[in-house]
Amino acid sequence: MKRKPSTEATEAWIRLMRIQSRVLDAVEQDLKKAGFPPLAWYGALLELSRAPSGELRPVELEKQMLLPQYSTSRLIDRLVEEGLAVRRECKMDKRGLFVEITDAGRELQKKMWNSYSAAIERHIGSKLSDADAAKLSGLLDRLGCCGGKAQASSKDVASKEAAPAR
Amino acid sequence: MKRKPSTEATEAWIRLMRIQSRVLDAVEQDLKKAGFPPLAWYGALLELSRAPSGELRPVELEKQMLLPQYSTSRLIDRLVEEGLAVRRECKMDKRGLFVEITDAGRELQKKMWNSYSAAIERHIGSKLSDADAAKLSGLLDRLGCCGGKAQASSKDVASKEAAPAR
DNA sequence: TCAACATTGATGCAACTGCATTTAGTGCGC
DNA sequence: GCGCACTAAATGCAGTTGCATCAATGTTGA
Repeated sequence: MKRKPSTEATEAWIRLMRIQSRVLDAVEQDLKKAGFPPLAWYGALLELSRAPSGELRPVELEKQMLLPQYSTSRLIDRLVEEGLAVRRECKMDKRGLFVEITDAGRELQKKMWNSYSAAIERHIGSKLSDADAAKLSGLLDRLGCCGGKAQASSKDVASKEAAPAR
Repeated sequence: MKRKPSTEATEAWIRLMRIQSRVLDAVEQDLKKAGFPPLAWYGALLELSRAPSGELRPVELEKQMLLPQYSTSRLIDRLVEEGLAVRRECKMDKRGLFVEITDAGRELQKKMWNSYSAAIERHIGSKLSDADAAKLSGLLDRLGCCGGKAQASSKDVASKEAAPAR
């Protein structure tokens, strides 16, 4: 056991960590400068707006966004505080509830997409041809699945950002 | 302005965010399970251990690690608390100080590298050929530099991990 | 039917982050 | 030498995270 990684693998690891931070930071800063809330809010609003009647169980949202349970719970708190979503009772399962996006929430989601998509274009699209972007996606995908021996830890993954775009 | 990103660019963005989170989380969990502190500590210990006499000014460390100033200051606090480094007076510039790694610090850095490198191998090396890892590095590098129009924000970049390996 | 167990969502707490400010010291121009 | 702008590092504060745990409800199986 404890096989050592090649220098290529190590370099890829370093790049992955550094560049992702840089790019994420750049995009978040762009959003922030435009007066918008953090990306996680966008992700949640997007998922809600896509859901059949604009509502989801927190537990669904949590799965979509790959966030830990408590994190989802508090994200919902904030959305509700800002009037972007409401909590509704769930009659089928009284342990649970529904979170429903409001009109204000839908509107914010759309407005954020303008800045957000521009930021993606600025920080990714303008630097990579479509072919290269696709190649990058392909390489990254191969890191995502099929654990080496054990399963990758599954909670908490993706503390910010998770189901972001479109 | 506000050109829209291609679907390829958007996909690449999503993958970059999701996969990086997953992989980082997996590696951090591996370290944690082995009883080690967070990766940022490793980065700092590594930089210190590499420095000429095992000591650096916080401001240097900050540049190496791409962390914000206050973050470095508090990271040093923690290292000192744990006896992994000591703060030493700086005679040339009495505003500043030196941070010097201790023997315990050097030892921890080496021990962490065992787990850390194994984690890199498990989560990256074993999933990508060296050639593909190199290709991935190359693509990522192109995202890192030469801002679209303005400069990417430079502070805070890389909140965890920055100059991690080797 | 009821005890044992699982699931949903919230929350108290301690640690950590980002931001703004403070404290201390440097170096320049005059 | 003095004032002033600048740099190095620390810190108070509010907001956020992760962890562990809780209360409420649901499910299952003898």
